[in-house]
Amino acid sequence: MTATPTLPEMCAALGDQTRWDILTRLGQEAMSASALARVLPVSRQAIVKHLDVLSEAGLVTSERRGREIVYAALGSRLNALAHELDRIGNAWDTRLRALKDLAESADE
Amino acid sequence: MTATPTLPEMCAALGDQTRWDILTRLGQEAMSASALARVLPVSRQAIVKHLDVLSEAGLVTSERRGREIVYAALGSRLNALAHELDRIGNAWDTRLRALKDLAESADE
DNA sequence: CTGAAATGCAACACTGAGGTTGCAAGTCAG
DNA sequence: CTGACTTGCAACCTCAGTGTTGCATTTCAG
Repeated sequence: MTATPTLPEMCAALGDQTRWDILTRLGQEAMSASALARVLPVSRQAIVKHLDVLSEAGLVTSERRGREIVYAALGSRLNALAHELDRIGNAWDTRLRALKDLAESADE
Repeated sequence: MTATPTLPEMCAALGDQTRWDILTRLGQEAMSASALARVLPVSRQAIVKHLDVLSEAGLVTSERRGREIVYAALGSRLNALAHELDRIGNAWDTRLRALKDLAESADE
């Protein structure tokens, strides 16, 4: 846990196709880095790095299970992000509407 | 318009601090690339590139206004993204719950 | 104990994203 | 018309992200 990841950090973590491939798998079933490497067309080391990024962003949890470490996608963080983005989106549109109204009343 | 931007593309567009700086400004008031360059600590060219990315992602609209091009943040795309992320997040947690239930019934 | 399988660590290569500078080309104001 | 301002285009630089390979280390299975 390195404090709360910032909004750009969260988005950056989700801004990579390979990481979505990983997340999609982990969303279906929890599995280890080695297991993911067997299924995806990248090396285990690459997967580990991606998992680190996803972990930093709080998008996956890890749990040691015997000799392997099993990862699972964590939906709650994604939901929290979604909520925040939604709020921001609404704020923008509100501003836009307000400006548009102002422009109309100022025109002619 | 290059078809609908993919989910990783959208997130990647939002995965940069400078672009959020730009979006925040454009969410408050519409302005040109030159105007943004005056306010933000990066060159106009850098801003233009970012605006291109944001435009590709459908996060900003542009409108020629005399000799300048005025950009504005577009909330609807952000709301759409938020909705999609929310759906995915829920799906993950549902899976997790199902797996956990299964594990519990299988244990001891 | 021994071997197979998993993680951990490190060095390295390559591409592209983000940024800069410089100059040409439109376009409005007076 | 002229000057000031804005956009458009292009070359260039730098570094972090993505990926690789190789080897050491831990850990379970039999």
